[in-house]
Amino acid sequence: MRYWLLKTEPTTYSLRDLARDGRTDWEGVRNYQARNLLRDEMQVGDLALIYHSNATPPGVVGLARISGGARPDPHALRPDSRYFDRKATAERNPWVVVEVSFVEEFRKMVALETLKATPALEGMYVTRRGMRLSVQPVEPEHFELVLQLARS
DNA sequence: GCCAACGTTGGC
DNA sequence: GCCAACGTTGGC
Repeated sequence: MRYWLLKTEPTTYSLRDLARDGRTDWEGVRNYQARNLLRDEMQVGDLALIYHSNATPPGVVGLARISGGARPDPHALRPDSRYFDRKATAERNPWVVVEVSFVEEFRKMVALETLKATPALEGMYVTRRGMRLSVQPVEPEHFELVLQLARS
């Protein structure tokens, strides 16, 4: 079992939206490093911290489970989609989605500020300056500590 | 809204 | 393959 952090802008798709939908395709990842993680490293059953970026404040707001393995991202082929990729074709579509299912909303969000202020979380990608990757692996001990912070 | 950091594109 | 220009991300 591996642990992940998935970024989303709440104005686009929030954890509450996921709670309402129950599950959703995590579409629109358009970075090759993130794509490789979705496609090659994620496994059904893995847990993911859901992180609200471009929010006030930004931070981890809850938990989701990877419930479906990587499939081609249909949004890449739709000209009317915000995630359209003019170079993608049905035969050569480099982008994938995974299915993500709602697990829980933290009673208390763990703000980025808190993550940064916690010395034991220093190694987390999300706390590093300039770290823009929208799909990030999370160390088990970091994952556990974030849960503790959310429940403290 | 600003802008630093970063990834991608495309001319050469 | 280099690298300048450009577009995007995302904290502030």
